[in-house]
Amino acid sequence: MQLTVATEYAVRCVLHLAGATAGAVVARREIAQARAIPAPFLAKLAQRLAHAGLIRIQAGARGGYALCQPASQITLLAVVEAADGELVLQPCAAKPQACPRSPACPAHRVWAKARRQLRATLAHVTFDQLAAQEKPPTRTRKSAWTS
Amino acid sequence: MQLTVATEYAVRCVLHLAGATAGAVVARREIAQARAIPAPFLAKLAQRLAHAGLIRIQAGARGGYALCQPASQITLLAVVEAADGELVLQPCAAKPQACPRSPACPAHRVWAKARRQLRATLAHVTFDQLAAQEKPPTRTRKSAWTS
DNA sequence: CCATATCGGACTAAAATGGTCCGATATTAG
DNA sequence: CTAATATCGGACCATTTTAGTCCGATATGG
Ligand code: FES
Ligand code: FES
Repeated sequence: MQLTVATEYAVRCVLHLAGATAGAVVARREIAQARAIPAPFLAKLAQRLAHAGLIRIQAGARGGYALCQPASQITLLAVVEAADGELVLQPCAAKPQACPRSPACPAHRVWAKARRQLRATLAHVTFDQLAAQEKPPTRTRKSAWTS
Repeated sequence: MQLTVATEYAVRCVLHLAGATAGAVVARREIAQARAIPAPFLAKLAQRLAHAGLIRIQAGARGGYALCQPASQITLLAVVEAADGELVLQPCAAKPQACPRSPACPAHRVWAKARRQLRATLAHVTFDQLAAQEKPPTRTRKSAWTS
């Protein structure tokens, strides 16, 4: 339940789908190649995303992945938590029984606040925004992107 | 370099010292017992804190640990990073060479922002504040602390 | 000098992470 | 229908990290 490379892979995957024609099915291999993700690992990851209702998986010939919702509806937080589980940055905050001190510990509320803040930040970013930041290279050709 | 139980142990340890008479040396065993930290593990942890200049370690008979600075000068961030290394929540953000995509990846700036925010939140909390939140039980006896 | 108590580093166990493999199943082309 | 394609879904494995222990060396107080 931490931000790992799996998280980043998931983000890249959804980002790729967000950049494709809406609702189009993209082959796993294509995504893996374009985004530098180990293909078998992407398969596992995709299942988590599908289970969370973010993407649709089409099996069989000409199969692949597609978004279930418009990119503007998918938040970064949703993808992160689909990939790595609920985002919690302190074991103490995760399972209350592991920490009978919580009520007494003044640090507890700080962890909670930090977590809320972090999740809010990620929740405010949607994939249409991210995709838009990625598009320019195709539209504005040869602008000042070289450093 | 993540928030783990070691982080929490470190916080509790410094918190205990902050609650003691300023500059007093407290035995490791006492801290371990009072704060429910495995004593040998605290020893290892204390070395990290000492290395970071947060606490002073007194060896020999009647030895133990003491703060190097007034509690008001010690931030939660300092303790966290002393215990677990620099706080970074994305491997991608940690080592640039591991992620040649960083400049192109729109997620990158979000990770960076989230990290700044998180560190700022922790940096604004000092141990005199935390200690103050913990004191009441001794002063206000038998108030509404029972649920 | 001796008892006490930490140093500091080697060591181990368990969990999480990153990744692979493969039989089963679904879909499409022909 | 059948063959080819491509994912499912879960078992499996290697590496790294985490949590924790142990112990000889060293420092200090009495
Ligand atoms: S003891 Fe659980 S948050 Fe401090
Ligand atoms: S690829 Fe490194 S932050 Fe996205």
